[in-house]
Amino acid sequence: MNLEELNPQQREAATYEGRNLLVLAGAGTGKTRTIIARAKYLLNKGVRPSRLLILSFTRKSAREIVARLQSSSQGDTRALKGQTFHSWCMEIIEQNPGVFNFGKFTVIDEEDRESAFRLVCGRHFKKNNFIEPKQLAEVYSYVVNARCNLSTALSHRLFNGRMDDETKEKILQKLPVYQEVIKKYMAFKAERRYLDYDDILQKVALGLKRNREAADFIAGSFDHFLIDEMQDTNPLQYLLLESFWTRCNIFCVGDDAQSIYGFRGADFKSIHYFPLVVPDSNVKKLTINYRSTQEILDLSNWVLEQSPLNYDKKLTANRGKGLKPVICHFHQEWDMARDIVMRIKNSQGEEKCPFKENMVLSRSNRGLKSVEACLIEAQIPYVVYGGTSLMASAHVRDIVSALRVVANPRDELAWERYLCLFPRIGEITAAKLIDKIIDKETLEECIEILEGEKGLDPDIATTLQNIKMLEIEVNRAIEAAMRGLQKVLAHKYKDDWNRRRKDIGLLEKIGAASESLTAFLSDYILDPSLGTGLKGEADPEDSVILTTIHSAKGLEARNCYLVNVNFTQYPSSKAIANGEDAIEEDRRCLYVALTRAKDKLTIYRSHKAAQVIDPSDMLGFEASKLYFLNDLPESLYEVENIGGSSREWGFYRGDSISLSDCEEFDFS
DNA sequence: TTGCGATCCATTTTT
DNA sequence: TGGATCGCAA
Repeated sequence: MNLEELNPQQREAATYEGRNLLVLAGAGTGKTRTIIARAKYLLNKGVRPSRLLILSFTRKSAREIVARLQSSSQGDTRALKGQTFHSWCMEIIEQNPGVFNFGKFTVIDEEDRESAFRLVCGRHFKKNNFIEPKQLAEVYSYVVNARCNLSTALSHRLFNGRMDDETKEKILQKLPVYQEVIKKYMAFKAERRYLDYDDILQKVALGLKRNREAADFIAGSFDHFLIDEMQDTNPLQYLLLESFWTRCNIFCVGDDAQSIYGFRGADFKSIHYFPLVVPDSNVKKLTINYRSTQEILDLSNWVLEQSPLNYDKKLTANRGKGLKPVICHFHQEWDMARDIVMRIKNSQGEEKCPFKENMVLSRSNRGLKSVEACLIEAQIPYVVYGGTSLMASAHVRDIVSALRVVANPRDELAWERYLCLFPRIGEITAAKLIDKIIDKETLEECIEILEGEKGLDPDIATTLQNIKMLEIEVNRAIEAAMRGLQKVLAHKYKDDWNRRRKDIGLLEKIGAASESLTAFLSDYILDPSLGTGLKGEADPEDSVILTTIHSAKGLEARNCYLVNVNFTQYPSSKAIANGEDAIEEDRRCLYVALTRAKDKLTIYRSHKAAQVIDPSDMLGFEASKLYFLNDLPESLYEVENIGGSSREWGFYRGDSISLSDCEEFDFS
């Protein structure tokens, strides 16, 4: 891509000569293109590849930018880096032991964090205090990411952001318990040398703020930052960047209308403050859409216009006219899934459209399940982005827990999971055993103690020993863990085991590529998406794409299928309960989904949702009133009814739905 | 006191 | 599909 191929707006951004720049780029206006052009422009100007850092929020997009950049530029670009905030900070910690001397530490993921909270809460905690460990973890994470105090976080996560006197009173009551548990959790992390996801960013951000020389030194190895999806940056990440925008140049690209990470502390408004917060900075806009036809943009624009907020976005299609979006009404999810598969098959025939130009988008992972099943049935290759990854599934975590114990015998959370796999060992017995071994220096000492315990399954010790012997060959170590745990896992997962065990083979393949057990473990913790998309009959070259909307940012496809656009989900009843901010985030979610389509957009909407309305259920009632597609002008779309459904859509707005009206629907 | 199986329940989104 | 919960068994 050369500068001549850019439009004037893009070119102006890519060749910006000032220090810091924010590019406000609407959906499909060539965001990635501009980042790549910027990178090439800088490289041509003589900036060394190693002094350029590309930051994104997901590994996928970071990798993609780098791949596109490398394939389109001549010269040695191997030193180019594309990283996530997390992997980058991890590297900073590892490469600067003088600044961050944590010694040997273990990174824990979200699930481990919850287990840790459960552990420090103690067994009867929940009964006495009515707090879920999950909630604790979320509130804590919000404090760190949004850089706010505990009361604010509680107000946000528990009371829909309210701060009236009554709410204040309630928060005040809860405060001591939260404070106590969070303190314990932090002590636990320090004692066991754990870092959670948020710590990785926080330690670096604070460390650099406090230590000028360290900041000078680390910032000294970069000249230019290129940051994608800036609208998703939260206060913690801003703090981190603060140490760099005075020392390096930062070039950020984002779109406030696509900010959908509020739950992680990102505030879509923060991007508006960019010129105020970032010194020596400027803002430029990209407004011409190259992705979609005007019909698709008309509908997307309309959705955004209905918002009480002014996003000031009206995208115009450079490509001109095309087909109107289709809204499909269905009764059963199954009909929807079959319809999607049918359309995909048709697209192959008539339009010579490859599979990969078909993308199915869903709010939640679960919404993709039925489509996945139908694709398997039809033997169509597909990949899943987002979703429960291989590495997050229970049986894989079981195997990994054994590896973790071997890699670090002080990993209490891993010990607990591992020990509880065996019969007659539960939470309490495990805790007693852990008490005896957790202070030991080496695995051998631990094993010795376990062997000395009477009545204990000898497999507990021998399995660990076998893994230890094969430690240097990760795939064989996994194989050993598999052999040792086969019996207990087969019991634990019963008839499901034959399906699950296949995943372990996949795990071995990933392991075979790793240098060491520790490298394998930290890789997989920082990249939980590792292994996603490998399941199923995927063809790496050409597969249908199934993705959550959150994972779909930056993606596009000729044909997009948007599933379950029901009023219980857009906005979701949960968002309604959480007030306007949450509702707006859901609207942006829908907007992101709509704007992925290049040629054809098919929106699926269920009659089934109507049955949910119970006159006594105010949320259900609100949901029907707030539904984003209410009053959508008929000129903007076509309607189709599928699965033998001829019933008119729209009766959900009459509130008088009797039970008999619902009986013909699928209640499953 | 601890573990386990049956049963019911709700279920966003990511590093 | 997993989880929480409860009653029963070891």
